[in-house]
Amino acid sequence: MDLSYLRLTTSEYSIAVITVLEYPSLRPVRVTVGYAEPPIPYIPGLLAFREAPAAYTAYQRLGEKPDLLIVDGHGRSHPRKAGIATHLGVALDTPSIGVAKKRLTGDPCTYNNLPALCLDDEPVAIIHQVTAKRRIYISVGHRVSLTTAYTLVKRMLKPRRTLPQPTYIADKLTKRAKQVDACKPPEPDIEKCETILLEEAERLA
DNA sequence: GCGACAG
DNA sequence: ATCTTGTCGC
Repeated sequence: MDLSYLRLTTSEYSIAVITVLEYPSLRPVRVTVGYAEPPIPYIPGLLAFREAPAAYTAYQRLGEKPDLLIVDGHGRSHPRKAGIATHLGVALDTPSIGVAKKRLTGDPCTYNNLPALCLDDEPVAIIHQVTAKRRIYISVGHRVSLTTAYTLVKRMLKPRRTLPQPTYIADKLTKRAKQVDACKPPEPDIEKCETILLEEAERLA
């Protein structure tokens, strides 16, 4: 799941895209979109309150519920140990993992000899170097251990990419949605939009 | 008062 | 996240 924003003369909309992939083939099998008007501005630590609405809406459009939700943001590596990955996992009652591109909080430490982030001496995220320049922060969302989260995310990382395939595709699609008429708020043709985006996902796979 | 600060 | 000109490198 990933989000993007769109400014219209009157208001601002958040567009959430959930891309369901088959594992371990990583083939896209389904795409859903969800819209909302952000309730609050972006405030570090309160991301879930701004982005969860659209994500929740997109999730409700899923026919078969996925086995795992990968969220763009932190889970346990949060000031209150409950970032957006945790919020969504609990609210949707589904296993979830947080994959963030930047650190929010936590001190450098190690976990099983791996670079990590700790809070109260507890490992809350594993830092994974994806390129010489970039790194990602993998954390527990809900019902998945840190070790399992780390293993799964690594298995969804393709050679040249900085993000796990599900997040990579969702990120591309949420931006593409703003270019597709059928996807544009305030009155999108959701069915048509999702069909177009799924085809786009297959091209990116 | 100063630095840190997911998307 | 979004905006936004130019630039380095394959």
